[in-house]
Amino acid sequence: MVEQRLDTTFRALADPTRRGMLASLALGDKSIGELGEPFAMSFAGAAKHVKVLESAGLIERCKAGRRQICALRPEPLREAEAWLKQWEKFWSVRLDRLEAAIDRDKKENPND
Amino acid sequence: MVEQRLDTTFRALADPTRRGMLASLALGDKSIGELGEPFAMSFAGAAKHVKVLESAGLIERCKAGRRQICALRPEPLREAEAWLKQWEKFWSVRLDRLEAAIDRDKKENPND
DNA sequence: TCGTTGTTCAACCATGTGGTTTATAATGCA
DNA sequence: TGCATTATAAACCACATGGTTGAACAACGA
Repeated sequence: MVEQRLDTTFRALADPTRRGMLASLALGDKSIGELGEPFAMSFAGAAKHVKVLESAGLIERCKAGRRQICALRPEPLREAEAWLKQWEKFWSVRLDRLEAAIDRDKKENPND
Repeated sequence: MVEQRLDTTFRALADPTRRGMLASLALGDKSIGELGEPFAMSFAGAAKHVKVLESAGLIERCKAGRRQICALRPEPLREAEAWLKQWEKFWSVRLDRLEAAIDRDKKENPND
């Protein structure tokens, strides 16, 4: 179900290392070693993060010789964004109220 | 930093119980008991989820007599959505291809 | 005042997470 | 062939998470 995909997607995104890896992949496909290199952690540690991203469907891997090339698969991000879009009306209502309050304030105190 | 807020926001959203609680709050403010009631878990369990949502800044609580009324605070959702919007170009490339294919199909079969 | 209700807190448990190290494979190259 | 590179897997550690129970506290109503 989509609900379960949201679980794993949000879970995968809840870590700055993994978000960094996604950003890195946005610039081009990379191997696990290249993905982990900026993060001052062991190769095995980086590989675990890659595995989380992969099982969340956010990346796919294909073998190229002895390397594993990872590529971005943004579809789950899209689902997550669609879910978040649900809430847009809530923050826009607040913004409207805020603007109304500011307008009211201006009318009452025009020289502030 | 915003990065840390993303951590806690995505972490809070990575659980169906908590997403359900947010959806419930979208319909109106609720007490902890009311929030937890649909989820077949102990009150203390529900209160833990509420605490996670609160420390992620997604809800705020105020005392009303002996009850704790929780209200939605959607701002962190907005930040999360803004982060996800970054990636739109990646899936829109794919969508463009899909739309082009559909257009092509319509031209060839105009009476579908 | 007393009981009921809503909540908080601490302790506990099983499991998951983020990280390590180490060993073991698989591949490419001199 | 032998060695360096890249990845995988397993074992381990400290800590967080999701859940429980039970005790205590605060506030409302009879």
